[in-house]
Amino acid sequence: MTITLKDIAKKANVSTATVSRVLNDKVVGNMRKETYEKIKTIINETNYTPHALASGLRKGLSKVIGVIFPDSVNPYYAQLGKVIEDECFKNGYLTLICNTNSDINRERDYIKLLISQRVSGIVVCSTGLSGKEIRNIPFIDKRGVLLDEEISDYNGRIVIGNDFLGGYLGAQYLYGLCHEDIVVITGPENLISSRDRLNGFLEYITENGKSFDSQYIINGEYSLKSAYKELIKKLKEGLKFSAVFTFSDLMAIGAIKALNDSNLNVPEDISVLGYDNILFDELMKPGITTIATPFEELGRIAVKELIKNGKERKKRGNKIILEPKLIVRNSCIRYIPNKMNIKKGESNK
Amino acid sequence: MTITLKDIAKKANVSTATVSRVLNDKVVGNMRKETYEKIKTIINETNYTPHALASGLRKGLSKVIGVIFPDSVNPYYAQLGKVIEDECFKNGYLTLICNTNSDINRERDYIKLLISQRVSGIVVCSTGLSGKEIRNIPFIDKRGVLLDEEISDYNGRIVIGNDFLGGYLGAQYLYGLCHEDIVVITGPENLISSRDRLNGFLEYITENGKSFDSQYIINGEYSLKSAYKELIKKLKEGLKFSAVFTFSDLMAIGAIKALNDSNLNVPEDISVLGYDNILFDELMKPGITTIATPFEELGRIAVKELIKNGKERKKRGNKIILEPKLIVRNSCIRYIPNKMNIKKGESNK
DNA sequence: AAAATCAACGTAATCGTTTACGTAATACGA
DNA sequence: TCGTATTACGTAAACGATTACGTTGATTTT
Repeated sequence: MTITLKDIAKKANVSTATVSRVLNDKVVGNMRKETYEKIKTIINETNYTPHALASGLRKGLSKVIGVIFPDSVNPYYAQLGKVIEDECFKNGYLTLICNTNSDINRERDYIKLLISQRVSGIVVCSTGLSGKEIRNIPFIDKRGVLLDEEISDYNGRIVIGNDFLGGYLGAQYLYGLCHEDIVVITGPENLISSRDRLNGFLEYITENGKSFDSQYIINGEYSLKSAYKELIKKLKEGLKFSAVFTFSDLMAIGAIKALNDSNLNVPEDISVLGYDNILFDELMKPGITTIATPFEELGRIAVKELIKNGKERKKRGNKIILEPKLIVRNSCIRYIPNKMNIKKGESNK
Repeated sequence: MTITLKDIAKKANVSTATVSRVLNDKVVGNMRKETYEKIKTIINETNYTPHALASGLRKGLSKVIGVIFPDSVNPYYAQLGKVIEDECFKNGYLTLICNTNSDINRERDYIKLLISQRVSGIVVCSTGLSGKEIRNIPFIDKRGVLLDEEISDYNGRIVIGNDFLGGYLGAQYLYGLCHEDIVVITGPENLISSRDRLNGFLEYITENGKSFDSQYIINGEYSLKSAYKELIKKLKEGLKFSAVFTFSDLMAIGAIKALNDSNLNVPEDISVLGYDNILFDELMKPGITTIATPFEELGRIAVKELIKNGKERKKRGNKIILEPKLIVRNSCIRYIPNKMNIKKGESNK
């Protein structure tokens, strides 16, 4: 049927060991060029495809990396996933995508499946598991990396953006545009990324002696619907503001929708600042100004860490933090005080 | 280190064969309940995780399905991918995502990697390969399925939407709204999906005695940019029309952007009809009316076919075609003849 | 020239399952 | 009661690679 390494060995009149050596480039100065070339050509001629499962069984791991996401349709994760997949491909690795749908049991099941596949690495994004449970995953210190979202009580390898700085940059930008009444829509309270962003925002405020009222802080869930719903509620309550800072771009889209549905235009009436820099930002009307997480580097570094660790010794507890930056599009403008907040029915449609 | 099947067998005082039998549910009436239960509990207590690579090596395939996409960030493929992943998970399968970026060599490399992994199935979306090359993939008849896009000269298993009907429905809808001058932006000429949609569109025209001029047909590439660029060009040429039918939603978004940038409003001045029904359709301003491919069923059926074929006998050459349907949102309105086409600088912003 | 080193392979055990086949014990029919 | 099914397992050979260790002939060292 299918051609095996043994067949190659027979055709080349060598042992299987020798063939295996050329396959794995373990030839360092102790194989004749003739032999090497002969085997190489036979491999190419026969179109031999090594049996990755057999190799993986023997080696104890397979050249596959698993990625655990809440939802791969979410543009942010879709982008992150593609970067990961690309970096994997460039290194000869395959990428398993695992959506948890924020279901903790599904996440557990997936991790078990990945373990059983002896994947050489697991990238975990925004886990629902506790630090303790993560630590209990076999080989997690060597084969795991937390990406984009850290969790408390876990000090293994982590690659994240500097969320504190992101929140700070957002405040700096909006206050710099003379906004004073800024609504902040955060992510879930239990996520460190959201807390850090908020803390960064508040840091700017205290640093610059701005006043701030807690009713301007809305608890969202990083989701479009949550932002829409919560903002509509605040609008109905009659809260006055000139800008909204949402901690995700999807929430920015939701916020814009809520404002539009309330006859308010963005950015003319209200400025909206997002977070993430998803591709759709520039397709929206208006283009969404945002804090860009460096998702490309995040993904690539995560993969490199995993691949490297298969070869190098492990350095424990390294946390890699990358800097975000502001991307200006069209959803934020300078606040003009005498114009004041336009209320219902006053839009200039 | 890690606990193996042999360990379980020892603890249960049975042979490895027996343990294997309970793992694979090959117990049909020839194992005592006692034995079964005993082994089961030991498996649970020890938290034993079977070695999928060893199992896969022996069985000749692993419970993994590979998906070949042009670009998983494209919302349509992202959605399709998630459906596939979900169906896989429900059946205990893992999902490998492979982006070709429309690079044929990358696609070849990926297929080779999937083969070497002995995946139990490959879902191929919009391949760049020829029918001949596809046919040459080992086991492709049993372990492969073409999804969403067929190719000529290949009559293996295919799951697609009825594109002819989709094009027909689009024409029916737009002409039903009294539009007469309709621009059609197609996909790549070499893709059967695009040709079928166009043929469906033209079928309606000839059926109903409508006139049509070939300059209204624009060749796009299913991509946002292509639609934007081509439509801008047509507008500059001074082509008159009241509706645009794009063969993908991304192109619809591009078309709307082009129109907006030319001071034309959608749908007030020009109606735009998309194709695919991506999630962003309802987030856009206006919400995009579209022809919905039944992507959920497409994905699920594709996976089921692959899983089924591992067990049942193969039926060769079955083509499964699913019906699309119109989803009405806000990007199309009835054409009012006396209003005429509004040209540059006349928008009612 | 004998001993030691080294280059260039070969031998065979091993990774952890699955499964064809074998076997002991019991059941059953004539 | 004897032969034959049938039940309920056990034995051991695969699956296809990798790799520690062994071997051979050539080269170098002392």
